[in-house]
Amino acid sequence: MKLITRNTDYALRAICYIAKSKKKVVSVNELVASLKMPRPFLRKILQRLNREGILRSLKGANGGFALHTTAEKIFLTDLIGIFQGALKLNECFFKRKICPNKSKCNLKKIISGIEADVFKKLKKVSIRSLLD
Amino acid sequence: MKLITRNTDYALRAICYIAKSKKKVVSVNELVASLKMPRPFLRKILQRLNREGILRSLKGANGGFALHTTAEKIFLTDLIGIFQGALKLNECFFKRKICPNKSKCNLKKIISGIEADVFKKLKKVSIRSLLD
DNA sequence: GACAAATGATACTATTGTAGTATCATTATA
DNA sequence: TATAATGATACTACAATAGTATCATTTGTC
Repeated sequence: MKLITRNTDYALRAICYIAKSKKKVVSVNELVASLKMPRPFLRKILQRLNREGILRSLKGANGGFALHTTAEKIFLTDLIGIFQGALKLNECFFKRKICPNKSKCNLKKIISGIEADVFKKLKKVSIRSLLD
Repeated sequence: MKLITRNTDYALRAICYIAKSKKKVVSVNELVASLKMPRPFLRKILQRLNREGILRSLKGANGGFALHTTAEKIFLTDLIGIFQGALKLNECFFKRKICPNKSKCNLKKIISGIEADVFKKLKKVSIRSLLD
């Protein structure tokens, strides 16, 4: 079970690279060369990050991607939210059927507690904090 | 993302049912009737639990499944281990390639920390503790 | 001993989510 | 106007989860 999928991981690395780069705008070419990720896959990820307001893109020659905000303001939870959906560890498999426990299901309580905890920790992780 | 898959969830409920039952040995028929799970799927799960030493089975007429040990000694982490493999939240996608960070990868540290935490909490959850 | 009621073993299919590719349209710069 | 970039979108590939189907084996009861 992975807490972070490849989508999110690649996004993370790309954003870190851009944040560290002296040039504000970085092209996919440069990212692919440096980070060794599959080009079309990375492109898809970056386009998504642009749509979601994490990056901004510049088209045309000398174009590329830049941070839309600062590294302090981008959090791991943002990326997870975009690529993996809201963090939910506690989906009940008996949704539609009669789950006699429902509100007082011990298991649900336990897992919800864990979820809240995990979320709290991930929420603290900004891109900035990953840059060294 | 699910912390617990359906396998594990069904196993949990079946074991709880057996633990609560006055009869020590419970047949699949009874479990299916009470828990509304797909019969062949549940059968597969129970057979696995037998092989893994969580349950013991009795073949033939009046046969069925019983706890192999007590409810105090079966933990959620056991079931997760069986059906989902060892809990690992921190797989690095750059294993085979040159991950320049390796040992000092911030992200890895953070996720390993979370993993240890989650594991600690899950380890405390016994079947007994879920019975009310 | 025959039959019925149970599990054991095993191989197969279905569904879903993740990972990745391919292609054509659009934009900006030189 | 050519070229170097991204935008949009539709498609394929792979792996994990979820589930089915079937035949073999064991055991209790008449």
